[in-house]
Amino acid sequence: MYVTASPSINDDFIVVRTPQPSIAKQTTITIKPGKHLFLEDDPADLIYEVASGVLRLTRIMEDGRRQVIAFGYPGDTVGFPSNGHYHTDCDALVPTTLIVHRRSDLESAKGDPDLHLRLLRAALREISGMQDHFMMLGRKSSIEKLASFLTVLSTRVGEPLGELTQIALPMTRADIADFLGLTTETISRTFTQLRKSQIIAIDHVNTVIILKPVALRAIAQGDND
Amino acid sequence: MYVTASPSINDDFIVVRTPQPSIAKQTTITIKPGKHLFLEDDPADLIYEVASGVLRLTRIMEDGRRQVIAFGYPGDTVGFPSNGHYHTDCDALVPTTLIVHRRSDLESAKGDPDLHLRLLRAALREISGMQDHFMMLGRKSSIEKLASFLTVLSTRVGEPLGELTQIALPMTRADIADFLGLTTETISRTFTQLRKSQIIAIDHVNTVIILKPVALRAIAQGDND
DNA sequence: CGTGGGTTTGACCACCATCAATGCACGTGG
DNA sequence: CCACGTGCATTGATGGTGGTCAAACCCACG
Repeated sequence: MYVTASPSINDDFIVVRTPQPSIAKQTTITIKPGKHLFLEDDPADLIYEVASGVLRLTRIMEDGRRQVIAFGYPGDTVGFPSNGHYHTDCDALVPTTLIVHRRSDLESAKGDPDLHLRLLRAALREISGMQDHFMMLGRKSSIEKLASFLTVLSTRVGEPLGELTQIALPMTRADIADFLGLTTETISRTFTQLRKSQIIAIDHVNTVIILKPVALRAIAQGDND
Repeated sequence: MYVTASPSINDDFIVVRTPQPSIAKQTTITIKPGKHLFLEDDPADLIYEVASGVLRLTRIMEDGRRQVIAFGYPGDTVGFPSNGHYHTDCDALVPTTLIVHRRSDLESAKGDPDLHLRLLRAALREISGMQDHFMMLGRKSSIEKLASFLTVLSTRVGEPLGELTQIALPMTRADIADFLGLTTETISRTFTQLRKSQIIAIDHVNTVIILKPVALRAIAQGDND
């Protein structure tokens, strides 16, 4: 069953029109885990800003090989159109709340100029962020990839835990593997390796504590031994 | 020696102000092979549209590992800023002519709205194009990568040669390797493999003729044997 | 308890990297 | 015009990293 991306009332979306005191009213939707926000080649009329939760942007080849393009965390904007269409699938990993913008808010300067600029900046940030990802996919070893991944997550969404930093991982090992261009087995082995060398601790499967952030960062950049 | 990216008269750039009949005047520069247009972390005040020639966008790690982010062909736009800075190096592979735009042409809607929209669309196309590259880097075998690369080049810049299509490769094997996340040796071997299976012919080292476009496309998508 | 999805671990192997030698084209100077 | 040097490409031999296949494990569910 395909899910429409329109912010209409159905099983998958909860639509809320939040009246803003001064400015225009803002539309937000909430999407459940596993539900799709949009699919590749869907006509792209809406752009979404993550308010809370985590999204997963993916592309799939005919034979099933999958690449996770990005994880959408609060503050990220997803759904930038090209030729009027989305070019990835997008679904939620956890209950996720999104601020809905119209494509015209980005493409036309007629409306709210502040919003227009904000969306444009988000697009440019997107381009910039993808470049790091390129380096990771193309030129880093498995341990460098995972260390990079954890380092980025740590600064973006790490929660302080005493002196240390804790990271929640709402995605599966397979998701991380498809993000880094590896397999779940390699991800698992590499986690074990980092754990055994006391650089991280794995509390629950989905909760990592960074014990040696400096060492992790060093590995991420290739300062190996 | 670092090269300024400002369109001023020096050894590296030839500045031409082309008076446009009806609209505003357009500034173009010409840059020689090997010369840098900008470097990573340079303040980004200008955005460039390739009119002719080929650019190379790269990122380099401290230890020298390199990732070619993109090749800039005519019609491509390069130099999208993030936080006011470039985030790749950029140099020319062949003599290249560029149309110069100001960053404000993209970021502000005050000026020429057509130009503004055109640059915005270019940025969105950029995001879209990078997604294919992700799939290539993360999830494809060496032969699939090279076949994908040649297929894209074929449709973008292939020149008809009788019934067939010919592709000029202004970049070295090392450039292709760093674009695809492989080594020069693997690129060379894979070229040989494609040549021996009669899918391509290599006229000069830098000139490839596509003999079986369908087969090449099939390999690119993983329809192997 | 029992089932099942995700994770971990192990054994083995393939693909691609690495190291090294050779080939080839081109430019320069004798 | 040839000898040489240089940079890039090709080819070969070998090894390591990460993939594949398979089994065990661990919880969170019912």
